[in-house]
Amino acid sequence: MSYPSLQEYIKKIVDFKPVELDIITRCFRERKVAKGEYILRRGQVCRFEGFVTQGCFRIFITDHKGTEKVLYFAGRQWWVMDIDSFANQIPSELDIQATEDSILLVISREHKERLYQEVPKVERLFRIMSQKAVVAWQRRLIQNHTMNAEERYSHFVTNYPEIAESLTNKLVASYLGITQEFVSVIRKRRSINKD
Amino acid sequence: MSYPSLQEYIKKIVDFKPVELDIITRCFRERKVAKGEYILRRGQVCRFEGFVTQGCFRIFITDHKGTEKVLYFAGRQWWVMDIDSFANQIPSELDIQATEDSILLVISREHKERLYQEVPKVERLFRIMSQKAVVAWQRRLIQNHTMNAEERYSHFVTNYPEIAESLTNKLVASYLGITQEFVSVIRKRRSINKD
DNA sequence: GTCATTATTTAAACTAGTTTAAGAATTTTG
DNA sequence: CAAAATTCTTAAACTAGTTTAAATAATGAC
Repeated sequence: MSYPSLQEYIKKIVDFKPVELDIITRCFRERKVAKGEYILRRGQVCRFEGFVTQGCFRIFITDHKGTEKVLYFAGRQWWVMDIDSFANQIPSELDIQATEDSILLVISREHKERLYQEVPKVERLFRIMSQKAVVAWQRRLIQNHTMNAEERYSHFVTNYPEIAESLTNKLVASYLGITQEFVSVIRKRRSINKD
Repeated sequence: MSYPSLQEYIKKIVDFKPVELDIITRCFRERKVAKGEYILRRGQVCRFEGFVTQGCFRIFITDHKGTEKVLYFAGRQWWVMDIDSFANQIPSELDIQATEDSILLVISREHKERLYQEVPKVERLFRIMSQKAVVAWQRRLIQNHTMNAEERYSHFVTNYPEIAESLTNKLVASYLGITQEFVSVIRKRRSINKD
């Protein structure tokens, strides 16, 4: 029960001793999540951070019209949580749902706090991880600001082919911030231009 | 030369001893930046992190059409850098320019690395700061996904009144992802509705 | 397996926001 | 303080993407 996938991921970021790696990964527990199941609902306080070892999750918000907007997908080796709710212990505005049968390694707030004290170098791990997250968000905003819908679609399917293929057009549309009908138009345009 | 504004900011996040606070702040140097001056140009590698004690900066990207898109404004007590370029030491796609006469406390990559070794608790400081940055980016994406242009405008001027007042409509437009002409339309609509 | 649900495509009418252009107001600079 | 440059406003024509609707295809549930 040492979660090799998580250990591999951590080792790439900070050079821990085997015993430290063991302490860290033992703070996580494995959770199987069926396709369609929710691991966070709007209004709840997010009490976990999750590392995806199998499958995929959608993190989305529902606007005042009732339309669901996907902020991001978390595939293998991604982290999934509402960091705003988790860090500030406030009710989440987000829902998080498995888009496939998935396996998640989860750590609770209490375990994480204890871990910071037992292995201070873990601060460095999460510092670097958070920085990577900032970079990812910054890139996403840049894409939204500098590409039109068709360019964003192309970018997504070429950069995340496995995730894109596992998703319905409706979910891809929701991530790109457009309608599923317009995704259909884009796909048609692309299939014509390929010839 | 102890930079009280920076010390106040840091103390709110992590409880350092006075001597540690001193070591930390001494790694920064003050830099005055005139309105209009650039502290980072597209193509350069970002070699600093800056803490704004006075004034304001715009962090923007130029799209393929030559239109400048503001990712965010950094006012007092904000951090300013291109974290993607700084962390990965790659050429930046961004420009950073002072929108007013400003004062910045800057730390170099080398000083920062040394600081992590001298005062390991600094990892915690930057871990928490990075998490706050992630929260800010997440909120910004949510706003872009769930609000129309007029709602985003209202949200910006009510949440950042001092920054909004110091900026031209053109810069506000660029931040909101709309044209300056449409900002004019929104402002007129709002002034009519007030009566 | 069949029925029901959900996803996809297509197309026409529509709208939020853009583009272009030109005059008025403000700011910057020498 | 006057000239030059930039910003702001207004409006008409335009367009990227939405909405509505209806038919078809695919998926899931019992």
